[in-house]
Amino acid sequence: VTTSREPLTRERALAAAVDLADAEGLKALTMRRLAAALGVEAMSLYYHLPGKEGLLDGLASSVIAEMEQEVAADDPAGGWRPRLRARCLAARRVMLRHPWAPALLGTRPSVPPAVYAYFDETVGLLLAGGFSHRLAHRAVHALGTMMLGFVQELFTPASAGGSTDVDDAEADLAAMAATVPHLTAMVAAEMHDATDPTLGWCDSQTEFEFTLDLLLDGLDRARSHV
Amino acid sequence: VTTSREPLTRERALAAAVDLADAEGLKALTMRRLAAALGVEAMSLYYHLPGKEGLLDGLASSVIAEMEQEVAADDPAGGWRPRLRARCLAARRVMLRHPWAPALLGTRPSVPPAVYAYFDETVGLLLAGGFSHRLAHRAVHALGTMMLGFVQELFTPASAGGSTDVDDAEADLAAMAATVPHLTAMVAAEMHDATDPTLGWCDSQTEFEFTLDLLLDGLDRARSHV
DNA sequence: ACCTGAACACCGTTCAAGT
DNA sequence: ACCTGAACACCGTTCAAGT
Repeated sequence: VTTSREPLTRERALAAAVDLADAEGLKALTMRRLAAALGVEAMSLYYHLPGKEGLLDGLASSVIAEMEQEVAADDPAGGWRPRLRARCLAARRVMLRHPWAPALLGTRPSVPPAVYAYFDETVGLLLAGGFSHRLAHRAVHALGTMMLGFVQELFTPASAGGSTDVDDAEADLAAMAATVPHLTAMVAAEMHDATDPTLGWCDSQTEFEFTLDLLLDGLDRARSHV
Repeated sequence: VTTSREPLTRERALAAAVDLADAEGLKALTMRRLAAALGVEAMSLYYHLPGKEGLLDGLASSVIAEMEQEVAADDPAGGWRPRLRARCLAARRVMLRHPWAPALLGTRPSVPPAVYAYFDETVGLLLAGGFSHRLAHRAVHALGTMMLGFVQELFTPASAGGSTDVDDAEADLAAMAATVPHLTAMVAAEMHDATDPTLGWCDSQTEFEFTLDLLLDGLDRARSHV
């Protein structure tokens, strides 16, 4: 399909993977078929990508990158609300271009780093708009599906750091602070306020009920045609 | 794992499939491994189930059936709101028991019939609570993720009837009216009101923005600590 | 009626080998 | 440095064959 003149690169492989998934769905994206589309043998892919899982991780990152671009292309002035709204609508446009993306993002075993960056910007937006760390946290959960089209617990203890050592954990946190400052501050604030640390800082049951009541409140109001 | 005395049945196979997915995830659920867990050869499964896709369809229906059961076990009095709330929380409990369920339901090529029944009850609940067909429709979209844990367009023209013939379509509608009366009435009302029929009766962009604004309204209110 | 064995096309992946 | 061929374990599925 593509000219086989220029040498294979990770970027060319990922772009072809996006095209293949767009055209024939995630199930059709196999190492062998992707290689064929690139005019190359299946085993050549392993030189540029760490196996199938690595390919899927790269694909997930590509989608987030495209979303980031789409968001930047339409970032209105006027405070947190129109900006957040535009952000969600931009994300949706990308998801409609790549219908396989929600399923892919939702089933990746570890959260692609690009997702953290995306949420960090979102949290920054909310904080600048006067949200507390607590409410920003809840907002991210409530809008999670609207923003990424999938449901998943972010920041499970396993996926956040991966290290049991306290020093390593602090090193991880320091590294996080550099790349995703708003997210780090939010995590720190929420951990500090946690009443029952055994539940983890991200008590998803509470978040679920918060979002649920937000929706029920809104529907109730709409029912009484306000 | 199970005693291989009693003969294999569709029900035993599906129950074993749920157990396997719970224990080792959806990826581990292969025809060969499921057969082994049942003390049988892989090909025996084909006598009771129409292939892998049929197995996954059955698995999806099992989850909905379990949700239906969980909902029935905790159906409080007091009007649409507490009942709908309990419904969503019950669904969540089932999803937490079967973490693979959202991904499965979200990627099934056609909507399992049990899902229609589930939504029909929900719509009945809303109508009895004084919701218009239009608002009930929007409520189902807004709460879709809370109820089933996945995002998907229901009722695409292809999945709804499958027949292009007008007579067949009307026959399908009549059959639907018998099993899912509230849903049928809602579809009929929405189709009648549709301003631009080319968009389909289910204009998901409108639904998306409705839900988004519901959430943004709620967050804005929470921000001003009401 | 219910189950099986052998066979086929396809998959991800390893490894030694090519240039 | 970059790519390949042969091989391995695994997958869904068919079909003729067993009981």
